[in-house]
Amino acid sequence: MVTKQFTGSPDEADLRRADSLAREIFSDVANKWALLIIEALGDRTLRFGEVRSEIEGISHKMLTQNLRMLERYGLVERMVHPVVPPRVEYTLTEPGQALRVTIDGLCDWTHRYLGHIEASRHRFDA
Amino acid sequence: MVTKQFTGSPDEADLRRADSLAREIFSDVANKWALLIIEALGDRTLRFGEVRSEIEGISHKMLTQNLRMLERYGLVERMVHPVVPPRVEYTLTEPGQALRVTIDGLCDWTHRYLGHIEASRHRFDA
DNA sequence: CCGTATCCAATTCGATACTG
DNA sequence: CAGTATCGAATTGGATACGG
Repeated sequence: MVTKQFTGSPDEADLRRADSLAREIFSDVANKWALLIIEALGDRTLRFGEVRSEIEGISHKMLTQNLRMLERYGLVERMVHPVVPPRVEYTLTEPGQALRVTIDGLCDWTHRYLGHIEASRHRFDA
Repeated sequence: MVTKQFTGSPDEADLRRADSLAREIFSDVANKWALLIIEALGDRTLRFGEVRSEIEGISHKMLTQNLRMLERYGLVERMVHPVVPPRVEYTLTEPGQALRVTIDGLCDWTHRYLGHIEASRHRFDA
């Protein structure tokens, strides 16, 4: 009871926790490499090197880092085949697929407004 | 004809240009501050300071920088009222609104899978 | 082939100060 | 109030090397 007057009701505290968590997740996921990886995977199962060659310009380090993050978040599943040379495959999980749908929307948007944006940038720079 | 064997057909060249442009736009837009600003604006018209207080943790510099970029891309409109003290208002344009719809999807996704993700992270860290 | 670690250059970002 | 510029601190990210 004493603490309530300082921390607010439990409900409010829960909401604040959920909000800051949502914000944290949003911030991690809303970065170009993570989104491009999700998009590259699509509904396929790809090896590390295959993902890499699907995404122009991504470095080994960025790919590992983001794949690890996505695995940690449960958005991609990592399967290690105990062979030599190593074969490691990545697939989207169900949450990952759900995210992919929204990224598809973002990609569609990009292509749809390509012209608008290019023109606007040109105007702005004048 | 001579150049074709080095550059490919004009159609292919156009596609490559469009692709790299799409990628450039995607990379600029897919950053947390830009997306949070779009989301904060929604269908409202907000002053600089209002946007700032809607987005916890954004610095003056980041806000200006991203607002400028979004204006350049034609996603937000900037209205300057010639009064003192200055009053500058920002609104989403039609392309900005279209983008907002897809970001709404991303936000919904975040809240929907909050629990999954939190659990998965906890498991992973063990 | 895949993953981790290290080093270091480049960029990012916040804080601050100053202008209209 | 809104915007720009500047300056370090901190983070990022690429290159490289080595290990399983």
